[in-house]
This record gives sequence, structure tokens and C-alpha cells, in this order.
Amino acid sequence: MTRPVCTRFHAAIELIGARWTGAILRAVFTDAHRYHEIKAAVPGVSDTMLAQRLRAMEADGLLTRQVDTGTPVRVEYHLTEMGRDLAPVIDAVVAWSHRWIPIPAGGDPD
Amino acid sequence: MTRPVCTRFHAAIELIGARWTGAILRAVFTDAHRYHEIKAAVPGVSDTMLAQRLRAMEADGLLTRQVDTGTPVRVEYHLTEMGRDLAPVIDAVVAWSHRWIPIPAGGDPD
DNA sequence: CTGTATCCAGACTGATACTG
DNA sequence: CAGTATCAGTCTGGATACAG
Repeated sequence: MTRPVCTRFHAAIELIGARWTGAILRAVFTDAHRYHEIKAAVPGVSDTMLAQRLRAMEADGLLTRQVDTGTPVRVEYHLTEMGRDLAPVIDAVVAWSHRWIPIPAGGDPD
Repeated sequence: MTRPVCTRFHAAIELIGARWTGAILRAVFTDAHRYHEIKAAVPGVSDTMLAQRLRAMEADGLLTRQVDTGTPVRVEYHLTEMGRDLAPVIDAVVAWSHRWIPIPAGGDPD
């Protein structure tokens, strides 16, 4: 009989695959560390969602939030080791997407 | 300035990361091809969701649906080349999950 | 066996306005 | 700059019953 899917795999894919999380992850990987940078890098995300997702990802241990109190306030998000370790996953998805997802009209920044 | 996230990557991660899709993919990869096998391999999924996700994945070109009219009806789901090509992604997620997701109580079938 | 139809509570999302 | 509060609309997901 077919074995149930590994619960750890399940947990992981639901974690990484949660709406926006993948795109945010990729943004932080590619040097977007400030709130407005991440927002700019993830077209279509609203403040509500971005803030919520960042909090969730922080709670999940994927990234850290460093607040630099001052004027203006600066907040930086960085990957934890757990988050950085997702690099192979990101790379695999990028490779797959480049093979199977058609290039959108107007080209793609990559 | 930070570049926008690759739209193809975004599309891919939202495709693969959609609720249940990852687990279903993993199930089909590990030889669950019939509806009831997949359902058994993905604990917690309802008929509604499973049917909906299978249709969506078929529409997305990730898998094929072969109906064998008879009594009882048999339906088999198989990966397309596009779906099979996700193997490295699945493997990367499995590797990551085994490193970072704690083993649930009672052990894990893997 | 392999689903579909319907209902409905609750989760999710986005716009707007506002705060420190 | 980096969010939060609020609110309303949309979508999700499961239970149940039913169909081919």
C-alpha cells in the first residue's frame, strides 16, 4: 500500500509555498532587505499581506527582523541559517520555471 | 536598486506551492496513481479539495488523467514530463525538511 | 470507485486612513 | 520609513448528500 506522504515534507512545502512567501524569500535572497525594497521586488503584494507574511516568516524562523530605532526608522530583514539553507530549493524552482514557464510579454528581469 | 522577482519564478512557486499541490505531487511521485491511493497518501485532504487540485494540476499540465470506463470506474493519474521534471525541486524540499522540520511524535513514514 | 452539488463558517485580501 | 486598524468583499475548505 502507498505510504502516506512524509509529514515533514508536507509541513515544509506548505511553509515555503504559502502565498507570497516564495516571492519574498527570493527577494531577500537577492539583496532586498528593507521593507520598501521587498515591497518593490514583489509586485502586487499589499502592505497588509507583506507585513503579515514577514511576521509569519519571522515566527517560522526563516528570517530575522532588526529594528534600528531612529528617524526615519530602519528595519532590516535577513535570512536565518534555516532560511539560507533553502537556496537549493529556490535554485531548483528557478531552473524548473525557466524551462517550463513561458516568458511573459515584455521579457523578464529574472 | 533591487530588481523585481522573476515573474516566472513567482508563477512557478505559486503553482507548486498551492495548497495540497506539493503533497499530491509527492504522492504521485511515490507511486500513488489512483484516486483513493492519492487520498490515502495525503492525510487530511477532503474529496472536494483533492478533486479540485487534481483538475487544476491537469489543467496546468503537471499530470494526465486516464479514465478506464468500466465497473468500477478506474482513473489513473500520471506525471507529465513537466511534472516529472519537478523531481529536483521535490528532492531539495525533502532534504531541507529533513534537516529543519522536527520529527513528529510517533515517528514519520518519510 | 470516483467523483460532483450545495451549503456555510471562517480565513484571506486589499483599500484606505492613520500612527510613531 | 515601516508599518497598524478597520472594514467589506472574496475565496477557501470541509461536511454531507448524491451521481455515474
